[in-house]
Amino acid sequence: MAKTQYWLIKSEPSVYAYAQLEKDGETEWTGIRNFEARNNLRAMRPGDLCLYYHSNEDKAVVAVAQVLTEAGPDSTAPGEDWASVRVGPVVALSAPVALATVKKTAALKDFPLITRSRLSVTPITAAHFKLILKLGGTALPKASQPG
DNA sequence: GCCAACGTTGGC
DNA sequence: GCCAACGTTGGC
Repeated sequence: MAKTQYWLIKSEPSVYAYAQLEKDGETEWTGIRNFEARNNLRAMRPGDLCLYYHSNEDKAVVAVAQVLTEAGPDSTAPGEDWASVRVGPVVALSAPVALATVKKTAALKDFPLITRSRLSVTPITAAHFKLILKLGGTALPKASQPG
């Protein structure tokens, strides 16, 4: 089994909020129209964990989601060379970690929310992932723990 | 609603 | 292959 990778994925809550993902059980993560983000999608593997960030209205990391499938074609762009994966919910953070908090935290100064603010799918380090969970007062459910 | 950042496109 | 123009994203 490959080592778990960690990602940051962003969505506007008015478009697709984490609560919707919990309701749906899983969703196809579509609409990525940026080459770098697409390549990141294609590097995802089932079991990888994602921090789920709400842009615009919330401006906070609100939850953890999980990659369910390898990247496939984006069904919302038939015939074009884009990618999508299926993702499912893991756990909502008991305390969402606001962008302002991330900015104030020295250990997160290289977090892609700050350094690559406009990229919607970015890899993150295990250390950053764990720190966000800690700041969010949340532990992974046992079934979702890497390893 | 404004504006800065930045990826993409297209003219040369 | 460079670079200006343009469009989009997202914070404020």
